[in-house]
Amino acid sequence: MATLKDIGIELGLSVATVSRALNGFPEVNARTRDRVRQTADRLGYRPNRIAQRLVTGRSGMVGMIARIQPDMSSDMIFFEMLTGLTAALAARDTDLVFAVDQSDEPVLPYQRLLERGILDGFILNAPVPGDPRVTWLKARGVPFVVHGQDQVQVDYPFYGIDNRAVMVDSVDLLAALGHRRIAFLNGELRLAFANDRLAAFRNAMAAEGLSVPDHFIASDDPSENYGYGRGLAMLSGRLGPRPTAIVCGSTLTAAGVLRAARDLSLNVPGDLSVMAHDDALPKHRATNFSPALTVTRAPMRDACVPLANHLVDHIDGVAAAQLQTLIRADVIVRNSTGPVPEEGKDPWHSTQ
Amino acid sequence: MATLKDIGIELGLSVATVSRALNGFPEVNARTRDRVRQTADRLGYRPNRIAQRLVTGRSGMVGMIARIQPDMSSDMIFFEMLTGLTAALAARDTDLVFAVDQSDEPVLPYQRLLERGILDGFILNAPVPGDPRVTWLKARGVPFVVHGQDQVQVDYPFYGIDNRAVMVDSVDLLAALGHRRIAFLNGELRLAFANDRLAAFRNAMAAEGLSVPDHFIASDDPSENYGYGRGLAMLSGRLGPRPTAIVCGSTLTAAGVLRAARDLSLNVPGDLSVMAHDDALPKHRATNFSPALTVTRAPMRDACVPLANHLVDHIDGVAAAQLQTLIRADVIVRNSTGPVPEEGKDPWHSTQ
DNA sequence: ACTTTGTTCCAAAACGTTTTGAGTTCTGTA
DNA sequence: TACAGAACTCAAAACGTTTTGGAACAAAGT
Repeated sequence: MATLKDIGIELGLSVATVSRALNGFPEVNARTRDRVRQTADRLGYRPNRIAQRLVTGRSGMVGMIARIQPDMSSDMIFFEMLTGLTAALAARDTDLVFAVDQSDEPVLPYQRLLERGILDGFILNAPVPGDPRVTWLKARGVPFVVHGQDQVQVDYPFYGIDNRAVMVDSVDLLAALGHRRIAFLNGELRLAFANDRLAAFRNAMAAEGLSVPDHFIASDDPSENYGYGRGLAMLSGRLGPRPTAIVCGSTLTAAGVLRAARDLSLNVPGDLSVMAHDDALPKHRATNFSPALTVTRAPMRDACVPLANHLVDHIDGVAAAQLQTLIRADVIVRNSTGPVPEEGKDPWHSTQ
Repeated sequence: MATLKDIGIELGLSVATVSRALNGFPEVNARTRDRVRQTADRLGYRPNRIAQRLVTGRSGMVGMIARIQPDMSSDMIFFEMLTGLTAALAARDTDLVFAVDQSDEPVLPYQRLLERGILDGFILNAPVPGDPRVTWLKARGVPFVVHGQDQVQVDYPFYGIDNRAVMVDSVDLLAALGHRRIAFLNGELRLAFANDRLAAFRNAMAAEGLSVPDHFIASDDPSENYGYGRGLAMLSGRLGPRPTAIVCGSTLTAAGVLRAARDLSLNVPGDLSVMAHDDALPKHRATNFSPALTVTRAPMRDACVPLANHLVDHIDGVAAAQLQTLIRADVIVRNSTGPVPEEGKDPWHSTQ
C-alpha cells in the first residue's frame, strides 16, 4: 500500500504538499500537482480511510442495522433496500457497515456500532411512531436519514412516500366507482407508515361521507396468508356487512385476498374490487396477477439513491430541511377495480 | 467519547499505563488496573477502532460482498447467511462491511474495499471452480474464509458440507429401494458445489452399476419453476425413459417436481420417489411438503458460527489447516421415497 | 534599496491507540 | 547501609493522514 510519504520521497516533496496536491488545494503548482497525480496513479495510491478518519473525523462509512425477526418474511424488503443502498452509497464513495439487532433494546446496536468510532452516520428503516432510535441519535448529534418518517412533522433528513396521499387516492378512486363499503387490510400498526395510513384512510373515508365499521379494518405483517384469512373472513359476511372493495397495504396481501375471492366464487372486479399499494419488489409483480392489480405504486428501489445522497449530503453539512423528500405514489388503474355491483344484484343476494 | 487520555488525566496516569491496564498486561499493579477499569466503565470508554487499526494493523472488521443478480431468487440464501454471519461475528467482537458487486470483474469489489485499508479479511460465498477471488486474495496474503470450496484440495480456511457424501447417501438410499432410473436436478453448474455434486452423482451411480442417460441430468438456478418444468419433461417420457426417482439439489426444486407429479397424477412415493438436499431455510420447510420430503439436511444457519470463528481465528494467526471443516449432511427419510414400482405396474403402463 | 504581495512549498502538530525503551520506586538480601 | 532485582510507571515514537503556521523566493510597487 503506497502512502503519501512514498510519493513524497519519490518526488522529493513533503507529505503536506502531496496531500494538498491530491486534494486539489489551490496553493500548489499545477506542474507539481500533475507530477504528484501521476506518481500516485503509478504507485496505485489510495488514501487510507483509517488515517483520514482519525484526523478529519470522517470515515466515509455509514451503518445500517437489521432487526432479526423470527419470521423472515419482511426481511426480503430489507435486503432489497440494503443492496440498493450499498450500490447507491458506493457512487458517493461511501461504504456500509451492516449489523443485526438481536436484543429488544432498539438503540443498543446503534450505540455499540457508534462507539467503535468508525461511522459517519446511519440509515434507519421501518420507523415506529416516536422512534427511540431517532431521539437517541438526534440527542448526540449523529447524522442519519430515515426511510419514511416517525411522525408527521420532523426535522431530520428522510425520503418516503406520502402515505396520506396513497390512502386518499385509493379511497377516492373506489368511491368514484360507487363503492361505499371499503375495507382496509393494513400493515403492522407498530410501524409509523401503517399508523399514518390508517389515520389517512379514516379521514379519506370520512371526507367521502363513508363509515368504517371496525371489521373493515385489519392490520398485520403483510403476507399472502394474512390477506387470504382476513379477506375470507370479511367476504364471508360472518363479521358483519361485506365490503365491495378492499384496499391492501401490499400486493402480497392482495394476492391472498384474490385467492379468497376465488374460493368464494367472487368475480374480481365484477363482485369485488381489490387494490393495493405496490412497493414493486422484483419478486411480486402486480401485472402478473389475474386480474392485473390496480395499485398505488412507488418502487422501493427508487428510495435507495435519494436516501444515500441525503445521508452523505447531511454528513457533508447540508441542512436537514434541504434533505426531506416526500414523493407521491403513482396511481395505476388495471383490471382489479370496477364499478360497485348494483345493490341486490351482488352474488350474495343472487345466489343465497 | 472518552479516550485513554481522559482516563489517564482523571487518575493521574499516563496513557501507556491505562492502555496496558485495560489490555491485561502483567506489568501493571492490580489496584491500578482496578481503578483504571472502574473509571473506564464510568466514562463509558470504548477503544477507538480507527486508532487501534492504525497502529496494530487490525481493525476488527471483515468484508462480505454480494453479487447482485437480475434474478433475486438465490439472494434470500445470501441474506440468510449475511444476518447469521453478522451475528456470529458480533460474538467475536467483529463488525462486517457489506458491499455489492455490480461489475463482471469478480475481484474488483474486493480490491476496492481492501484498498480502503479498513478490513482484516473477507468471507467468500458461492465459490466457482478455481475461483479468481481465492487466487487474488491468496496472492496478496489477505485472510479469508470460504463457505464451501472452490476445488477438492485447498489450503485455506473453509466450512462446507461434504457434497460427495450427499450424493452417495442419496443414490444409495434410492438404489437400496430398488430404483435404477434415478434423475438429478442439480443447481447451477457454474458453482463449485454443483460441479462436485454432479461428479459425485455420476460416481455413485456407476458404483451402483446404474447408467445415467443425458436427459436424467439437469442443472439450473434452483426454483419451483425449474423443478416443475424439468420434472414434467422427464416424467412425461418425451425425453426418453422415465425416471422412477428424482434427486433435487434444493427443496424448492423438489416442490416443483412434486407439482409436476401431481399434474401427471403420479403418486409420490408410490409411482415416483423424490428427495432433495435441504439447506433448511426458514421459509421452505421440508416437513410441510406433502408428502413430507426425504432429504439430506444441512442447515445453512449452522455454517455461520464456524465460518465467523474460522475467519477470526485465521486473522488471529491460526493456520489454515486447523480451520477446515467439512460436515456430513444428515439423511432424513420421510414419506416422499419408497420402493421402486414393479416393472409393468407403473402408472404409464397401466393407464396408457 | 525597501517594503509589499503572491506563489509555492515545508515542518510540525494533531487524531487515539499500541509498544518500545527507559526510568523510578519498592522489596528483600547481603 | 548498600545493592540487586522485581514491580511498576512513563515519555516518546509510530501508524497515515489533514491542517496550521510559517518560510523561502520572486515579482511588483514605493
